[in-house]
Amino acid sequence: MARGKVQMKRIENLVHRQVTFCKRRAGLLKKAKELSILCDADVGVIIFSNNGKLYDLSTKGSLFQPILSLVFITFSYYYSKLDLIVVFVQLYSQRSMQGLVERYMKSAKGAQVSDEDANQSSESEEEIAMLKQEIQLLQKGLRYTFGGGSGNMTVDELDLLEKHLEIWIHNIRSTKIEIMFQEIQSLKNKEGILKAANEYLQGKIEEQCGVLNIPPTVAGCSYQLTIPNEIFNF
Amino acid sequence: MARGKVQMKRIENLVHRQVTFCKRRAGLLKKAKELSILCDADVGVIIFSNNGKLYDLSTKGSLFQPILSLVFITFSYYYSKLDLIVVFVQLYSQRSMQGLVERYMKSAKGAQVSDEDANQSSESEEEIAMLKQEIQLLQKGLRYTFGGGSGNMTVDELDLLEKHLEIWIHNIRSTKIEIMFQEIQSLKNKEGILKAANEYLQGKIEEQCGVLNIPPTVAGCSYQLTIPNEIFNF
DNA sequence: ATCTATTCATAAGC
DNA sequence: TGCTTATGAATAGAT
Repeated sequence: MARGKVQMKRIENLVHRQVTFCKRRAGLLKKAKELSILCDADVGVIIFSNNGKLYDLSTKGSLFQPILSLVFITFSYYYSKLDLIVVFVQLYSQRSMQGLVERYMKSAKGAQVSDEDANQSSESEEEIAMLKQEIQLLQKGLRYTFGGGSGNMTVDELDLLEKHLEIWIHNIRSTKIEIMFQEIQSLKNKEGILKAANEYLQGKIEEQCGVLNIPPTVAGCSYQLTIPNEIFNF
Repeated sequence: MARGKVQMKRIENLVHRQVTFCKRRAGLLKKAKELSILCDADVGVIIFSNNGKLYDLSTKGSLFQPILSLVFITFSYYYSKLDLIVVFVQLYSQRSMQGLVERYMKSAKGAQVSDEDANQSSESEEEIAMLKQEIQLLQKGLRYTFGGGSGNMTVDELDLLEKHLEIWIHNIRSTKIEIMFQEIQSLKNKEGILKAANEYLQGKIEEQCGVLNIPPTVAGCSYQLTIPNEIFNF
């Protein structure tokens, strides 16, 4: 610019580069603000210096504003009085830059919900459909919302997270199924025991009838007492 | 600038404003690119025009790149063979602007996990603690990740979403509990029926014994057959 | 940080 | 929108 044209390439001299960075950074932010004011536009600028320092501008307001709050999901898996599993998922949304970025995300529609449908086939289709609808809303919410948290994750960490979650889910499911299985098994045991008792008692009756040559008074009384309303009819 | 200084306020004349917007927008993006190149910085610029059109620049690469994909969570709540509830939550992440914004979010640490602890008191503390750990990881993931989806939500929509999710969760829980309740109730019915049958049969036996003046052969046989291992002892 | 010679950006007009 | 041009702004290089 002044005193000689500038080559459009990285300035190798560190001091020059730093000085230029300061000047041009200020200039860029000023221009951004001017554009925003003059043309009534919403502008966001994010700058990371060579050594990682952040500089930014958002015409939506200054950053570091209080959290607006957002979505609060509570998953509760309650079974009997045996166990309680509570999961909180809190998603935060902030104003200003976040708002702008959210808006950006909306405009820059790139991702679609991929069709991961060919999974479960023999299940209650209606329930699934209903849930999918709900899920789309949830997805929408998740996509829209993200918190300005202290997250510090790499892609590898996310891979780990994925596996972690799968294990977690599996554990929850296993625990739940196990508990239910146990209770049901216990009831079935009771059933078996009572059936055995019935059998035994019936045997006793027949035995007595046989000994005394009395025709069975309980004719047609099967000991397979699985049909509820017949129990009081024999 | 040229031909007269410019007042730093919104240009009221629509045509003027639009023209200025075009010119200054181009200028700003050019400056951003120059800053990025000259000073080896990462720069992102997001501009929304007065009428909502998006213009952007990210020195991380061009936008609309293929989705990287990141976290895939599958919640499966399987109960017996009666019902299957499957929930997919897919979170996508994109490169470039997203990457920059993610980095921004990391730098601009503002939100913390608020302490929503004073909630459940009498529950399995250990389980809860373990889950909280997991949840923090999940939160981290959610905070970090957001998709460039076709979401189109306002804050009001988010409020709605919140309520919707609560209802949804409630429905899932209710359905699950109802199903389990039904199965258990059914087994308990069976138990009651068999008990009644036992009672009836015992009555018959005693009746026969009374008629024939035979002392009961089944001494001490209570018809309360709830203690499994005693069934084969009488 | 400040100065200043230059180049750049752009307002106005077409 | 695109081109032109006069002029104000931005800034490279030096201090």
